[in-house]
Amino acid sequence: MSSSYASLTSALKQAGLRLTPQRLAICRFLAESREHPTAAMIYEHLRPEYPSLSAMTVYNTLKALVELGQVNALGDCGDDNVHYDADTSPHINLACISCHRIMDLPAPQIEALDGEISRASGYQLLGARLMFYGLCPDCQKTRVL
Amino acid sequence: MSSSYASLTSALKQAGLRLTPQRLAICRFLAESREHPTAAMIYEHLRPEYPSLSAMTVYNTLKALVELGQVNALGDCGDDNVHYDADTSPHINLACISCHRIMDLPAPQIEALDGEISRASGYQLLGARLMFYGLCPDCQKTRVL
DNA sequence: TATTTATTTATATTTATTATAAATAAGATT
DNA sequence: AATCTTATTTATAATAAATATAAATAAATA
Repeated sequence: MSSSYASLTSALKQAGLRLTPQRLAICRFLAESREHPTAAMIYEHLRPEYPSLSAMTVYNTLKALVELGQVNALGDCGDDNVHYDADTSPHINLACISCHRIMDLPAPQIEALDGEISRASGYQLLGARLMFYGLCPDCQKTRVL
Repeated sequence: MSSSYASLTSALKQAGLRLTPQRLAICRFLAESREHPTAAMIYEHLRPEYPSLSAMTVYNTLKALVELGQVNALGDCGDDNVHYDADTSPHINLACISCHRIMDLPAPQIEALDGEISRASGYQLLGARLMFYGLCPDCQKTRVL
């Protein structure tokens, strides 16, 4: 379950940032897409609608959303790109090493794990990334390798 | 528990790669250090001993070890650097967001999780990265922020 | 020892991201 | 509404990690 468009935009507003058309479009795409897009994907997707859009604006907006805790940057997806995930609730990311699709899985076990980890380590836990890698059902059929 | 020096070097040898002094030194450092070093850290650490060492050799050796499954590249450690982990057995990485130390934790729960995930998703699972973020015991005391 | 092949090194190149500064747009003030 | 102030966007330049290339070196083989 992704952060909604409303929660992304209201977080920007509460931080004193203006809700410009560019920022709103980036939020809309993040909230609606289930693709864990990269900065480049967001830029290319929005360019037809906003021909003057600059990549810098995409980077800036993503950085703001990450700092506000509304979006996670995933750096370990198996390709070499940073993907953005508007779902900041505890869950598992499953990346296909062949087609590089990323899907989300609920993981109620995480809460229990969290407790065990902080007890065992003394760390005060603030977040997690649970990335699993494998072949998705489609690529298991298609791929010979 | 890290891959031993012996397993790193024998994996290189079995792959038909020569055990040069540079490669052996990189393996030794990976096996002995518990610091999850970056390529730059390895390079700087070995330079006094190997003044002619080139960064390219470090990158090449790490790439070979990663491709042989002897070392994991961790791209999501909270700083913006790729850290290398010679422990490829299933475990949890715990990164301190203040001092950027990374520690390992055993996680016998992972095997069960693995089964649940492949059943729920249809993915054929091949690996995982379990990164948790927080404040280590030292930084909880030290930091005011 | 000469020859072949792998490896290392030095250098150049690439590419994602960040920094900078001018241009633009929005909000506030009068 | 017009002006002033500030934020934002854009275009461009700069940065830095990683990769590619090619010459130099070292190792293995004959």
